[in-house]
Amino acid sequence: MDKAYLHQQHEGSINALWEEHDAFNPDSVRAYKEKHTALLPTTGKSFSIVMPPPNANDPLHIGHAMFVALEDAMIRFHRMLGDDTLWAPGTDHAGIETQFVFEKKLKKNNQSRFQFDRETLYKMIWDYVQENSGIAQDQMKRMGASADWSRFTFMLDPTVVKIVLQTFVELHEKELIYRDYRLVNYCTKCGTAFSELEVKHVEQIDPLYYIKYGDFTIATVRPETKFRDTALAVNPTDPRYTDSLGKTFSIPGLLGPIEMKVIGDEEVDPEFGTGIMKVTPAHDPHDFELGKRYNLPVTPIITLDGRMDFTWFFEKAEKESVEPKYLERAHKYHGKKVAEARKLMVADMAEDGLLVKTDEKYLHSVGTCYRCGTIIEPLPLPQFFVKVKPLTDNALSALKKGEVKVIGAGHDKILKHWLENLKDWNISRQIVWGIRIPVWYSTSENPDLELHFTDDGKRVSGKISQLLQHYSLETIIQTLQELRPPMNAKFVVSIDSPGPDYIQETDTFDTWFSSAQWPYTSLQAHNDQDFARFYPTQVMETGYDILPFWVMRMLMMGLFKTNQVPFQTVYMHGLVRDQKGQKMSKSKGNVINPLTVIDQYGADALRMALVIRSTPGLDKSVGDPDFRAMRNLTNKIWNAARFIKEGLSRVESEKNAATADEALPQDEAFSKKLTAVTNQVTQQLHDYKLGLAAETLHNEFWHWFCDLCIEDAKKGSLSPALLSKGLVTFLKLLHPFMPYVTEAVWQELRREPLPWLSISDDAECMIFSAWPS
RNA sequence: GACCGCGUAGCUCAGUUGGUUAGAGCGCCACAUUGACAUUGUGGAGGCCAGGGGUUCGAGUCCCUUCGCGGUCACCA
Repeated sequence: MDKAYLHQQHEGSINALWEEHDAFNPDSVRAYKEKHTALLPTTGKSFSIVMPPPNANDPLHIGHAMFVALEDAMIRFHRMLGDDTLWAPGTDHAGIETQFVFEKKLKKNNQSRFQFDRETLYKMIWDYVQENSGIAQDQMKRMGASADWSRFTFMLDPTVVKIVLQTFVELHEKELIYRDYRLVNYCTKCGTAFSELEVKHVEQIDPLYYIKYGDFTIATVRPETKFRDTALAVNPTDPRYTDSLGKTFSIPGLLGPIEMKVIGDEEVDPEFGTGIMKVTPAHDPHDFELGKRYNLPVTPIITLDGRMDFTWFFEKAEKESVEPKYLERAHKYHGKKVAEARKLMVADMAEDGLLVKTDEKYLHSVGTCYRCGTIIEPLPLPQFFVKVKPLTDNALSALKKGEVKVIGAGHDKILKHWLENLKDWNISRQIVWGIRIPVWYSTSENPDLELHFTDDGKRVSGKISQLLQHYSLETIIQTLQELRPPMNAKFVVSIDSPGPDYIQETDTFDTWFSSAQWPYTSLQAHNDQDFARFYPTQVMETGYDILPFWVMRMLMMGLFKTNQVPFQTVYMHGLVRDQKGQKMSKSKGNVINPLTVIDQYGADALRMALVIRSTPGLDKSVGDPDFRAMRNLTNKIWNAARFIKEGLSRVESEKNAATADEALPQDEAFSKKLTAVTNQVTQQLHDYKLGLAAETLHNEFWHWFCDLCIEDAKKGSLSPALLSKGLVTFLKLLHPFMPYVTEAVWQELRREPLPWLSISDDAECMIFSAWPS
């Protein structure tokens, strides 16, 4: 054996060894056990984890290393216990993330997504993802992830997609899907709507404008929407406005007077601003609700690309006479971005004497896109929603009954809080990279269907009834970009086209709609047995940051579709932080690349550093000193084995005394303690206390086994047979955490078995050897 | 405003249903070492476990409270 453990020389060949034995595949392990029944235990239980699928096109970061280290430790432990063990790997298509990255790439080549029809664009992204898809898998393999790669699943595999579509159909049949014209959280940069969860609220200071509305003064941060105000609202108890309540006023504005009624609503805060507010249902969620309550029209003035739209005014100007000044202004604002238009309008209002005052230091919070940081525009769009109440009720009752247990500081309470307060889920996304919603519109029944398609690389837009006069439906479908079906459009929910007259919805599902189904889709993607054999899974292990996005929704969808919880235990790990406890970020330059660490210190050192003393639900700091310390542990393990294999025999022959049969003074205490450590670590692993188990092992191995027991054996007060047995026990206990060095030592020991220790009664590879009892 | 965490050695953190003398890594000091390992060993310094109160034979651990730090959600014309 080498004087030191050199990870570079072992990790590759050990991966090859495991691959040769197909050791990660439960079917192969089962077959091996059938051949060696005398050697290996079988519990008859199954243990499965479905891997949180990384984005197919992303290189792995330290967070992935964390989940690999934890999940692989659980998997290896249960495999050695004799459970029928599966770790099912896969990758996610990551809808918006991927399309966003791809569009950036297009932009570099001076191209835009609008030059392509959706099918072409989809195919381009597909090919791009394929190029990168092997990377994540290779990197996880280098971390020692013992996932069954033969069961690798991609979110857009046909079997997965089919189940996801069927789920939508079933939800619709049970009346849990509805299409509604609502204000959605729209990012004008990403070009799609988002769910509530993807909106990040940030505090910022904006000017609050006090504007003259006839005899009233209102306060607003969004003067640009004032042209489409439909009413004024006050608190009905506010004495200042009781006389005006219910009356209609003609309010002079930048484009002439608007008729507005004063309505009373309890929700208006008399303390805020002037106690009177303008109601703009098309561009404010609160106003939208008010509008619904008082039957006010929804009249948008901002387009999907975040620009002012005065078409309505120009149409009006054609019908009735409008002062040239107003028309000029409308033309000035038209097509301008919101922020720019706001400036122009404020200037004009000041000129007209409509601006009373400006509070420049108004602090409020605005919704921004979690993805790109752009301010979210609340825009009215018809979208598909999932009615969540029945689903969250089921999830809550499963939690209450203890069918799912959440491990991780306080996160069980956070999950409960989410489930109790969840709003209906907008699952429509205006992107092509995803699963297309299985909804069909008849072109004859919906003549007003608006759509965009490409004709020779140019974007053509219009209503279907008009477009069909110049193009065939087939051409339109083939080169379709997007559909904008009006709210009253009739539609059919169906996986396949209901007839030749139909055109499919172009919106795709929210990525999380398919991820939410991952446990039962990925287990049905490869054969007919896995689902019965491995579902529900035992553990869902993932970062706490995606608890509401993913874990909660898996629970909801799993219960809906399978009437069972998708997993019994949720283990939530924390963020990986740097040595100083700071968040890692590219701008700080403190990002740790797991592969660099593997190159330098080995996969075992990386894994152990991440797991040791980690606590579920809390963040973990790691840095170079930690990796070095754990690399030293790999070397310690190697050298303990080297001494027992090569040095102890020399000590023995020099002494020429104690035989293997003779009991020595320390033997009894040694055996007792070894059993105690084994039991302790086993229990800690059963209790999902992985950080503690790793720490126990580190301390007992180094400071008891090496520092005391090996020295005892040198002195001749502990028998070599027992010491060797202790080594094997520790190797096995350590294997889930440090698979490479333990397997490497195991192979060394098997090469020329020690005279006083028979390991021929054990497996060829440590990975499926029996857990010590 | 609501909820959830955290506060333990110089630093980063463990501490299991409450139970001897509170631990680890890194760092620091002294010494050792040709034979498992310098990626080492031995010894050591360093803690009113954030403050206060309570329950208990016994509290870092449970309860109340104050302070400090972090996170999440909600509202905002």
